[in-house]
Amino acid sequence: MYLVAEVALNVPLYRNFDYLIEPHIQSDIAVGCRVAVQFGRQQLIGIVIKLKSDSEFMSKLRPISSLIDSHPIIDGHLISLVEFASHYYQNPLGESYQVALPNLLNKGEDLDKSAVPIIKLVDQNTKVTGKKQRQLIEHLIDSGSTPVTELSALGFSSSTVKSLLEKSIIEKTIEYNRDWQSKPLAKGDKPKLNREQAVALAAINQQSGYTCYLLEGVTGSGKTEVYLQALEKPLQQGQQALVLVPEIGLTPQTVNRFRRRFPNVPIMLWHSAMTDHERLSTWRAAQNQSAAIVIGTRSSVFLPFAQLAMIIVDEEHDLSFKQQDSLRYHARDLACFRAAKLAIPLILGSATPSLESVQNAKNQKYQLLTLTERAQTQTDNQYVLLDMRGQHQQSGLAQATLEYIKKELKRRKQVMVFLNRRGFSPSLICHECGWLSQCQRCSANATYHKHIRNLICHHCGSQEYVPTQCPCCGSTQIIPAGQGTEQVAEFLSEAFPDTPITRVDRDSTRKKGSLEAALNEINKGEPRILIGTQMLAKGHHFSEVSLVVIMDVDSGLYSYDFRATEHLAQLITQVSGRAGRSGEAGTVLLQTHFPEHPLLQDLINNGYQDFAHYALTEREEMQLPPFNCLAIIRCESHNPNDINNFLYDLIPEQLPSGIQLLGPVPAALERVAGKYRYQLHVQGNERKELHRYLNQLVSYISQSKLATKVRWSIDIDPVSMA
DNA sequence: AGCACGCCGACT
DNA sequence: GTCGGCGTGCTC
Repeated sequence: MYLVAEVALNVPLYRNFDYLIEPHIQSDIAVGCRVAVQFGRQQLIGIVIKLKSDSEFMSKLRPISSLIDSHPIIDGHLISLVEFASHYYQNPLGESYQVALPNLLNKGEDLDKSAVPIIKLVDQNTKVTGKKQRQLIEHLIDSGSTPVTELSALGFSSSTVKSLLEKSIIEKTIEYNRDWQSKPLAKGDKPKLNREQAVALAAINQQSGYTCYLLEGVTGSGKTEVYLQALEKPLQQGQQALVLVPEIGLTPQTVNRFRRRFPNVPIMLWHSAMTDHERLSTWRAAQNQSAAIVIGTRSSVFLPFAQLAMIIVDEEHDLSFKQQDSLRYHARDLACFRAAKLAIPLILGSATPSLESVQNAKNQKYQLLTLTERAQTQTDNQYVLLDMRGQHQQSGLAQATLEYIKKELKRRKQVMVFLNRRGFSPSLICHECGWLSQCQRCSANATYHKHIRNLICHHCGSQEYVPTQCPCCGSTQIIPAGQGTEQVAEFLSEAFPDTPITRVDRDSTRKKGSLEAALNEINKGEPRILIGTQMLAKGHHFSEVSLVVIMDVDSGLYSYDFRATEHLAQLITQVSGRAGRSGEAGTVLLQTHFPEHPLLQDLINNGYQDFAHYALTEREEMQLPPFNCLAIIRCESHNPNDINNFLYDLIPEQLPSGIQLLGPVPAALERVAGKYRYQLHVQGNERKELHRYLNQLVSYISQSKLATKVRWSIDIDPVSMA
């Protein structure tokens, strides 16, 4: 007989709270149920994580106000996943559940009531005349059922749906079909695998149980095809799969490719643009097995699959898999935990795997599968290291670069120029006294945006008008210093007045649909110059681009973040995958002042794999991850003294062996939005030791009085030092 | 994190 | 006299 329930509540406290179970709910309450409880003066919703007969706090216990679920909403496996995440990333359990569960469930919404309706075919025999109606019926024969919210994306209007509903050919319901599990797997057309792909697929199919495969395949080598064919085995057995993709990777093209291949298998989505109701709908579908595959971003790693049989992480090196606030988890690493626990295969795919994964493959924790052959239409690109020293340059482009561009445009090709800085110029400078436009509230420059005549701080968002006179000396000679995409676009349109220019960055694509419009224009294939930031570098394929220019290579070579070179190499390799996709070799031009830099030389002469090995030896020499374990304690406050008091107080007289502390050091930007930011780096030779130490440290902090004066957070395995 | 309690300064 | 500033402490 259990009298007490231990409940995880969404409060920033590193402990759970006990409540009394009253007799009338005794028979229904179970671990994994939500309960409403009185907590201080407030009413909160929590998850029952343990049932017990006694409590340390027996005399102060309050009764559970109400039991929300008569059955657990999550199973033991998901509970162990959230518990692991909470412990590994040193985040309070209740807060971790807040991250892991969909919003509506956290708010207490009834699991069964709030589903997005789906439409289902109930009458296959009645003939209809309308072409669209015919198509919708065929779609439903293939897919079984479709959520109403996805219909417009599939090209069906509400009027088509309405007329079929009126004729009772389809019905609207929240009951999903699970009949895909008993039907034979219909497979759309599939290409023949090349030798390497076949080897990879055979390796994956051969084993059962947990294995993590690192599928390292150059752009165009057909990683997705391996995923698709690997999915056949679990699907044939009526089991489910999760496909994790980066934030920008979830394009309609990707989804359509999966849906075309498995036409009678329900494939659902999970991403940030979905509404709360849509998300809950996917959540339920994972749970009741009405979804066979979910393609989702980071947080889909927490979906409650009932029969998960495979996890795929595409572009596993992508930084968007790491959450940067609250529970700072890495979806790839949690996927690894989940796969091991469930004894199912995990496939990590990338053309440019993270050094962590490369190292794991080296020491046999992952099984390496390599794809080096590109499809016939692909050829290796030619790299050009353009020595910028002494070069005459305009808006950051060397004369020689302009010649390259001119040549490609003459051949009626497209050119892509990459510069990871938006705005017109990163700052303004006074030509007479050297005054620099700076943000008042951050230790950063204020970026000049010419078209709106504003200075904008990219860190806190504050805006002001461009001064007509220097605030320092009164001079009117205020000039832009450095280049942003806006300036390069302006310059290129003057230099090539007959060529259309498309700029792709956060500013130019702010309006909904404008990115799609730009991509459509580009895909027409006419000669054109594309200039953009990170946005342009990822995920999009432009078949007519024959030249890629990376303007600012050097900022990645000498950075205080030891991962900068890795990210630069990934960027160069990924961007180069955008060039020369229509059968002939493309050119990748790197503007640099350090053409002899060993990293660049290695990367362009020997490729990413070789670079990775070289970079790993460097990491090993410096004892940096993945050769040690790293955590960062971050701290911010308006008052730098409070930060100092807090962080220095954490430094013990003697450290346990195998643990090193570094700092406090100022963050990359010492001040943002008026707040000072400092950090303490905690390094451990062994994961276990580091965790033991961090446990102690966090429990000390959570009791520390000094901690209440600052905002602090802990980041385990950080992917960015900022 | 919320939310209360509590003890000091400037107001209808 | 009270309204309200935010320091301190607690929540099963």
